[in-house]
Amino acid sequence: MQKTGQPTINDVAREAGVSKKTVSRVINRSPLLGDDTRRRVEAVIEQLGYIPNPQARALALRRNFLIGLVHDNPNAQTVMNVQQGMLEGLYGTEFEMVVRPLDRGSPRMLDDLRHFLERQRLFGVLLLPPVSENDTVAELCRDIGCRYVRMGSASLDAPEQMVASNDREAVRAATDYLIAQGHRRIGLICGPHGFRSGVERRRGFEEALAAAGIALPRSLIADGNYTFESGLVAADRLLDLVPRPTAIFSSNDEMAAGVIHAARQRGLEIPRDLSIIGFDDTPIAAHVWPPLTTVRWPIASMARSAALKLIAGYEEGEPVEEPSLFLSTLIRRGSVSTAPA
Amino acid sequence: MQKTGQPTINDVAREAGVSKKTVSRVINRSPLLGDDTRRRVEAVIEQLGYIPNPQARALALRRNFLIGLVHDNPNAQTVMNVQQGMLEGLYGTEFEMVVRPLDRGSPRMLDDLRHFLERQRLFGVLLLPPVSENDTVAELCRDIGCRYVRMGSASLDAPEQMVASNDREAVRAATDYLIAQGHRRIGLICGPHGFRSGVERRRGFEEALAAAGIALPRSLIADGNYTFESGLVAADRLLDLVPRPTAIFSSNDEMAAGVIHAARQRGLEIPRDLSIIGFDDTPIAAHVWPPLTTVRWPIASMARSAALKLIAGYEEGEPVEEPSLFLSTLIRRGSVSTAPA
DNA sequence: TTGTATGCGTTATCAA
DNA sequence: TTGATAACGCATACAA
Repeated sequence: MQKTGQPTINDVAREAGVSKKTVSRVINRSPLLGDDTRRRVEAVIEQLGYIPNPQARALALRRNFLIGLVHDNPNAQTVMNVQQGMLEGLYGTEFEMVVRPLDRGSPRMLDDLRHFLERQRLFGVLLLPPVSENDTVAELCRDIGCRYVRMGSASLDAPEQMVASNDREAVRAATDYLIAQGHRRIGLICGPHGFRSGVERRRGFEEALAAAGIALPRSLIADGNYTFESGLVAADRLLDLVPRPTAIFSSNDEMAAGVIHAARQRGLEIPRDLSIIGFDDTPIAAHVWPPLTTVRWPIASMARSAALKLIAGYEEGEPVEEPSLFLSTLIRRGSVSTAPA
Repeated sequence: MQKTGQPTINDVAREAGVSKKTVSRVINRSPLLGDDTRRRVEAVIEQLGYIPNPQARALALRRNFLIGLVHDNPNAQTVMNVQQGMLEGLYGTEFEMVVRPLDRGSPRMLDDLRHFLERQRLFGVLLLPPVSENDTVAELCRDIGCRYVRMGSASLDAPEQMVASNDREAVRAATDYLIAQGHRRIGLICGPHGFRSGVERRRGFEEALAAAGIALPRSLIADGNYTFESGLVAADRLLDLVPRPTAIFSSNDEMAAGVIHAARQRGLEIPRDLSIIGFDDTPIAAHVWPPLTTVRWPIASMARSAALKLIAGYEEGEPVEEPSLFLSTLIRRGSVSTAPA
């Protein structure tokens, strides 16, 4: 035993009467190892309560047992859900999660990331949108030799390093639902420029209208940037139109909350005078009034799966095949009604 | 240069014509070092782009350059704000943040934490409420030799390892404000049992009423657990009272959102029929309708300060004295009016 | 003020 | 199948 109180591989080796290397083989489940030797060493490990030192392993392997969460996502709830999912996937393993926000727009963003990955020698990183949509970043990871999985609203990479949601189809289905309720003048509030999710959701919306043969004048499309305030502003513009849209699809819940706000300010009752559908299904969706009909985006599951992909092959048990495509589903609550006659 | 491409301390030593140890002294800013030697080594470091390997340092120092965020806090927004604040404090240093949620209530919670701290040999941890209120946990950190700072609603430890907010005074002030608006029948929705914040906020409320000579029947106090749903339930009970309270103080915003919900469901208009004050000033407060008057809890600043305390003495520059007490302030928005005559 | 030898706890190499 | 020995990159004790 050392003075630190933690038993080391040497203690185990001495106690078991074998060499360090043999203990190391047991730890790393080397196939070429006598069964009785293995059992003997395992018994000593158990008895001593020995745990391999991650720092020493990191030094020897030139690789840390840390999984990074790299993001420049502005939405707190999204990031939290992702963290929860990741930690779920990492639970019970030797991996820990380190969080690294990035400053999108900073010219040094890429250098910062390279620095981070190289210095910490991360085992792998989960890339969150929108930075996950940046091919240069993925390339950087490959260069450095850092595993990565990208999360996004469309398939941008090989299945091993991608978890994607079907935003386009989901929004198309949501819009179909509005159309089925009799709505014909439907406004759209877009996501920010440079977000693939924004593009996909918009396309889904447009496809649904086109398929139903409904014209979509440019005036019914409003810009947004996923914030409450931008939803408020966009809704104000849309609700000023004559005739007014009878329904609005907002590319996320936060903006949808802004729409509700704007509608109420001008005395409109939801859903009687205006139907609204959001996207994400964050807690805010259930807590506004009326509760928001929205598309549930399964980011926690996606993040969990991404974490499992990142550590695939380094943990015991069968390497379960993790899916790469996750389906978003419509959650019907109280913010949609049939169109006024 | 090694095959990894990263220059090591040996490369620097060779290039500068000094020993490794001298380079090491430069890195660690040892005082006993010739000025010209230092400059020469620094020049080589700069030229080679040398960065000390954190894994090797961790092994040699038996201490990692990781700051842990240990929490069992159920509120996503709170955790996010804390993370943001921590990262702000850590920005530009060699420290990284690793996040570690704890399962409160699990009997193995303490063992899990000990395992985590010992294995990873964290440099320090920030303890979030409610786990930060657990003295056994703080003791564990001391035993292991892991720095810690506790965050909480009251001073529970020495200033070096504490960042506290003045919840009691803040709630007292908020309640005073309601009283000044003419309210006399004021309901209270408490925080969950076992949360010091709940206790402090309740005391602040009670003190304000007592100071104003207003009776506080037990029926006006409702239990809650900081969730929207619990706020809904509590509000339903309070609003059933005859006569009805004209104002409600909710121990956090999330529950206050539930109160608004409940009030609207029974046709009450806010603030005309019911005034509400929350606590936290999370985004939800500004986004409900009407915008919620609430107490701003400066957790991001607290977390930033905590991070700086944790790494105090290990970074260049003067060790700035960080405060230990943070003031919460009342944010007046639209959910309070004068009491009905 | 600077250098040498050694330790930190693990894995990799290569021989037995 | 196992073991001796050398990395891994940096820090500390002790000399010089």
